[in-house]
Amino acid sequence: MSRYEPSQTEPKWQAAWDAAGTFTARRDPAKPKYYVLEMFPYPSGRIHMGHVRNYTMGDVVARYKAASGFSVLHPMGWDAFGMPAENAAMERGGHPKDWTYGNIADMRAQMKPLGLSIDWSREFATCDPEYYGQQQAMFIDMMEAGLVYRKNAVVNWDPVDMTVLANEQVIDGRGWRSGALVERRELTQWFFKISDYSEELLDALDTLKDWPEKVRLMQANWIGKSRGLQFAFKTVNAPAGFDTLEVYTTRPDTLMGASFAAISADHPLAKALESDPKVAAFVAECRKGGTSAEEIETAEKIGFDTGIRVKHPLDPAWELPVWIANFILMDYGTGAIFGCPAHDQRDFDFATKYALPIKPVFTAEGGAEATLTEAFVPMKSERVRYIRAFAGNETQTGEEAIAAAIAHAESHGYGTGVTKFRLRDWGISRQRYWGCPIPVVHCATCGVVAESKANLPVRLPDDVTFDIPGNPLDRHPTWRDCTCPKCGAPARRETDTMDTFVDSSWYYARFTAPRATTPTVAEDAAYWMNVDQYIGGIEHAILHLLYSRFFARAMQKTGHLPAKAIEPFNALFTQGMVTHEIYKTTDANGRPVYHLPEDIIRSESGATLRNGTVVEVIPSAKMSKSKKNVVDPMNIIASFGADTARWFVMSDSPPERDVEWTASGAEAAHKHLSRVWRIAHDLTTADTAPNPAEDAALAKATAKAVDEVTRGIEGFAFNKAIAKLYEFTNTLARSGAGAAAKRNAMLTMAQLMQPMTPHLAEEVWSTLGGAGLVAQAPWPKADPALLVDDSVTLPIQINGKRRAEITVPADMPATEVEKIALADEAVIKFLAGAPVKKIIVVPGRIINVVA
RNA sequence: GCCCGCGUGGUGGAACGGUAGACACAGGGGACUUAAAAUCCCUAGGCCGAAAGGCCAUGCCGGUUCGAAUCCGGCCGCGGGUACCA
Repeated sequence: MSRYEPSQTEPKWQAAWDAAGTFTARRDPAKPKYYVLEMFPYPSGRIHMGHVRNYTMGDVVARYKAASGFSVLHPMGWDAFGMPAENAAMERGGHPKDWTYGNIADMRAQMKPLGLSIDWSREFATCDPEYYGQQQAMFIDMMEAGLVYRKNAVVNWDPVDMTVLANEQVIDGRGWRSGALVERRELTQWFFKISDYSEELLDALDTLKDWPEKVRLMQANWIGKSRGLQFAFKTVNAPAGFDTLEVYTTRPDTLMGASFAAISADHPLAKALESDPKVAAFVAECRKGGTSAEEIETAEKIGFDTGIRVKHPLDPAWELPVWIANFILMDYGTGAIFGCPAHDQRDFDFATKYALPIKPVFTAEGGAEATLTEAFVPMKSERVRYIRAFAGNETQTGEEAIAAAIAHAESHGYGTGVTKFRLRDWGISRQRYWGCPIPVVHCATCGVVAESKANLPVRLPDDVTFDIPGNPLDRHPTWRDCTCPKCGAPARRETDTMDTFVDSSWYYARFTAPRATTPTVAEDAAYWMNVDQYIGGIEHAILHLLYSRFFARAMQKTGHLPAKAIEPFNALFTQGMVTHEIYKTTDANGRPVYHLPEDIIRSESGATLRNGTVVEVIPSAKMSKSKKNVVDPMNIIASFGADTARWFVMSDSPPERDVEWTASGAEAAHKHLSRVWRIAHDLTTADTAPNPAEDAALAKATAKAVDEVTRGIEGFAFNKAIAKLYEFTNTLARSGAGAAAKRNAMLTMAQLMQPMTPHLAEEVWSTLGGAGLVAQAPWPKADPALLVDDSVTLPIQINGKRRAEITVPADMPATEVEKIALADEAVIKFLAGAPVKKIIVVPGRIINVVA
């Protein structure tokens, strides 16, 4: 063979790795462990370039760590429950189970050719009863630990599909599938008490040093801690049972600027007033429309004066009207507020619309009271002058005033300081079939009872149909029938299944003992946890990662994880997308038409279709089927090999940024790998005699390549590691060193390329007589002596502008360097006799002469 | 609105406060070849210049510094997150 032919070599090396059990993770007490994990995929059936990039990154880390002497765990599984399987069943028949396992088989077959160093013996899917059964066991443990409860919650209900919709599934107030107007319904739902951990989940973010700052910030905002005052207004003219109205405020210092109280349309008081048809109509108006961001944003503030009044806590003679307002949320604070229009823009808008008083409480530090045209909302840390103060100094910061106001309320007994969190409990009930059944039974005498663990897993029934809407579990003739684990009487099963985020909240722990008959095994979890490096998309910055952090805590509380795993992911890396141009034309009706990359002819002047139609090229968009800009990894592997795909997605762009897929870039990657192969191949027969000077120079270049590639990988700068490998290839190709020295350099090259292009590395390694598999060879070390240069070239600046350079021995003292610099011809010329005021010598870096 | 992040050649991107543009793509020129492909070599930020060389350049304006793409302040633009959160 005299050409680089990945289609032949790649399967060969994959078989060799399998035969040698190279990637089987083993608990080895003699070695440090390293657990690298990429977010597992949803089995859609096709891998895409994003998967290739994600898994290649993890693979580079895994292979590098294995070579560096770690016992590596690098597993793969499938996030296999969820709606698409049911949708497929509804659209084209078949069973979600068959669809899912078929897709898994397809995707596994597409992933294996990538040559990832995955321990496939640990593979599982979350829809395996062996997995979700253990999840049910943990659910029961969590019930016992007080982390699970039921309550009524308002949900988006699709009356046609007869299902609950997530907020994202409601589009313009309609169900995304059925197009039916979504209703808001109250259902009894299961919840995890994640709010028990609000404070801890927030505080512990500070310990996650190797997480992106951005993700920690997003989580902190999501948890949303606030400190404020909760107090009760005494009411006037309110219905029975509503003698007081509890409100919460983060700005108690503005109490003297109150001009109204407002309650949510879902507030119990509003419901109590609904017998009045005008109230009922207004409340119905408020409930209309979805909960989506755009709708809320564009909704106008509307209110309804209930006629009820409340007494100001600091002045019983002062009464405020109580309004029902559409911008008050029931599930934050108490669902009721007092409005201070002068210092809150929403209140200001509301007060302006309904002609309510606007009284400033404070002004800018040197300012005077004036009529406001908008709310005055300075930073809480800013000092302001209080003109309607009741606590603290006249001039103080907002923070000081808030603390003083809380202290005042507490000492006078009309309110208490309260810390609230935005984070709400995690509602996990889904009225769907393809999810983990909640292992609970409803008994007429015992009530809601956890299923006996001996009866786990509660399996999904196979004989279900999707020809009619609703939850197949609800209408199954026998599945719901069971006996109460407590009293033995006939009972009915819970038919809700769990949110699929539950499945992905502990899979990382399951990988440490994937076949165990308990959720985890103490010794395995103790050895393998935590995940040392977690890699995935930024889109999971909040929910998945927060739920996983909660689950690690819940699993610790229920004895399934050791204390050290309380934060399950030591380091997190969020990689960018793979993007591609979009090719667009417009049809006769002005609608956009998109074209596949393979149908496009690129030329200097632009792009056209085969028939010559000019195509608009939209650069760098996320790959999506509808835009037809998807590049199928399988086509790339078929034409260039897996190593080319791997090499390309790792080169050029920093891993955290998006990478633009270009055909020319892919070809260039392939050309380079061919070149490396050819150089290695030519070296097998080369017999150039040693050349001491050139051999030494090559050894130095090799050491530098080792150093820089190692640092590139360690620092997640794979693009820089690859740039160095390009450079090293150029150096090697042009080197005048002897054949033996070049072969040595090429063996090191194989080792350095192994994490990125493992098949080619093996081919080069074996061609040049490397021992065993390069995948099992220890990572090369750079001789520190070779990293130091004997002489250095120093640029000379005159007044900060580069004017000359000199080459001096690296260890020359600064005073000597100064002398040589000042004696330099160009320096003398540029100084033109001007006296030297100062000279700065940065050893090994630069000389700056100030004249 | 608020909170992050980012603005560097035709393009993707390099650059502990120290030679801006590594490496790659696209481009230009050449060698080899009957020809093409492949390969190899050279060139390549802009402007002026025959050249030597000079001047200008990291979104814009200012500041700190011997020295700023990098640090600070202000502006402009782009991207992401997020919200009637009281």
